[in-house]
Amino acid sequence: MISVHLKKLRRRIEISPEEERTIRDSVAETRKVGADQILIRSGEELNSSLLLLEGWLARSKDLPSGERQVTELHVAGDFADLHGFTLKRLDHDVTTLSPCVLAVVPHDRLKEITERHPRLARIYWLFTNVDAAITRELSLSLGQRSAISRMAHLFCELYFRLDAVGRARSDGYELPLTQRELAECLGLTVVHANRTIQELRRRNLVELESRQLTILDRRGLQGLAEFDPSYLYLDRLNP
Amino acid sequence: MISVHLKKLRRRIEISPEEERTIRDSVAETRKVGADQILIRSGEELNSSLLLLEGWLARSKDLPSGERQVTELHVAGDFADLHGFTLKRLDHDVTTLSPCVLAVVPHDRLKEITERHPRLARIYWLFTNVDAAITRELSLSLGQRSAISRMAHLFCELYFRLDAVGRARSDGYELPLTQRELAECLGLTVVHANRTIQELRRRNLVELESRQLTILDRRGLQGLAEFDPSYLYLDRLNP
DNA sequence: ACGGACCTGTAACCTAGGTTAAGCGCAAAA
DNA sequence: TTTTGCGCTTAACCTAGGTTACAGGTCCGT
Repeated sequence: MISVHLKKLRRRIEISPEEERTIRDSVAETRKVGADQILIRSGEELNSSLLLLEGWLARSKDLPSGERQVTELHVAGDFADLHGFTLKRLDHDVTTLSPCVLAVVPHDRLKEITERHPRLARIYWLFTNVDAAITRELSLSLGQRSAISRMAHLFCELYFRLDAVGRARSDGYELPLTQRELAECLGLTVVHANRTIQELRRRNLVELESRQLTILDRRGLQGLAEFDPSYLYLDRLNP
Repeated sequence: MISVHLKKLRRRIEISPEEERTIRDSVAETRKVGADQILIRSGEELNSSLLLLEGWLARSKDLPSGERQVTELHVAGDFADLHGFTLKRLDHDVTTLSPCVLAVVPHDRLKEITERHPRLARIYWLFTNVDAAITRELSLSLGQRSAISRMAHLFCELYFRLDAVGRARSDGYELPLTQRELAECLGLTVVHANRTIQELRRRNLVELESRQLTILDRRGLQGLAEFDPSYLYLDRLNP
C-alpha cells in the first residue's frame, strides 16, 4: 500500500532498494479513518507524521469568524504533515475529506534518516518544498485569477497530481469534495462555486457528478486556467 | 554582516560555535545589488542559494496577462531561495525591492551540511518550512480577509519578523515598498491599496510616509488583522 | 533647466463575487 | 414511513474592490 508513496517519489527521482527498505521501515503502523475527521489540530504537539496511502486530506486554516481556507489538498502518496517533523506543531488543521488509510511515521525514524541517509533526507526536504510551491501557486490563484480560472486551475492541478500516482483516468478522476469544500479551497462562497461549476459545464469543459470529475476538453480547461505544470516539479530531479 | 542570519536562527534554536563556523564557511562571496533587479528568474537552473544580509527582496509570480502576485517578502537574515537547493530551479522570480547585500551559498556546501551536519540540515529544513507557513497564512489572507484586514495583517507580520532580527523600532519600521508593490503582495490594485492605507490612517492605526511605517496603535492594528503570530514559529524550537 | 517616468492621491463609475433566501432531491436516522 | 439534514441549485439584490482617468509632486537622466 505504501507503494503509492514510492511511486510518487520514483516519478521524480531514483530510489535505491536500500532507500526503499528504509522508507518501508519508517512506518510504525497503519490507520484507517472515516471522512470528515480532524486528524491534527493546529498547535498540537507532534511526534509523528502522517503519510496518506488512500483517500483525500485537507490542510485548512480558520478565521475567528469561522471562514475557512483550505491551503492544500492531499491525495494518495502525499505526506500530510512532513513539515511537522521540523516544526513540531502545525499552523493549520489536517482533516479527512474522504475515508482514508494513513501510515504513521514516527519523528525519531525521520531523525534517523537525516543522520544516516542524507540523500533520503534531501528528498524529503525536496517534497516539503514542492508542497510550498503548490501553496505559492494557490496564492497566485487567490490573488490574481478569476473564480472560473481558479477552479479550472485546481482541476488541472489535481489531474496532474493524481495522474503522477496512477489515480486519474485519461478523462478525469474521482473528486470526493463537496461544493462547499471546493469553495473553501478557492476562496469563494458555495453559491459562487456552484455558479462557476455551472459555467464550466456550460462551456463544455468539465462535468462533475456524484464525485466524478470528467474533463471534456483538457486543452480548453488548461487554456482557461493558463495552467503550466512546472510548479509541480514532476520532471526528473537530482537531489 | 552574516550575524543578522545567526540572530534569526538563534532567536529560535541553539547554534553551537562549531555550527556557527560551518554557517560562516558556507558563504562563498558577498554581493551588493541595487533596487529593482531580477536576481533569479523562474525556471533558471541554480547551483547556489542567496542569503539576504541587508535590504528587501520579493518572491513573485506572474500571470501571462502581466498581473503579479508577491508570494513572500524577505528581510535581512532570510534565505531567499534555500528551497532552490533541493528544487534546483524556482517556480517564481526573486527581485530586489531595495538596495541589497547578499551572501552566496553554493549548493555543494549545503550538500556537505546535509552529509556532515544533520542537525544544521534539519534547522535549514525547518526554515524552509517556516517560509511555507508564511505563504499559507498569505493564502488565508487572500482567500478570506478583507483588504483592510489583509494590509493590517501584513504590517503586523513584518513588525514581528523585523523585530526578531532587531530591525524594527518600537513604533514601526522602515518599509521601502511602493504602494504598487504593497498591492501586489495583497492581491489588490494600486488604487485600492491607496484607499486602504488612507482608511488605516483615518482610523489612527498607522502612518506611512517616505518609506517609514509608524504603528500608532499596535493593539488596534492586531485586532483588525486578527493577527496571531504563532505561524511565524518565533518561539524556541528543538530540531 | 527641462522632460519624462513613477509615485501618491482622488473621483466617477462598474462588475465579480458576496448575501440572503428558498426549493428540491436524497440518504440516514428514528 | 416520516423526519431531518445536507448537498445542490437558482434568483434577487448588494457591496468590496476593480477600472479609468486625471492631477500634483519628486526624482532622474539629459
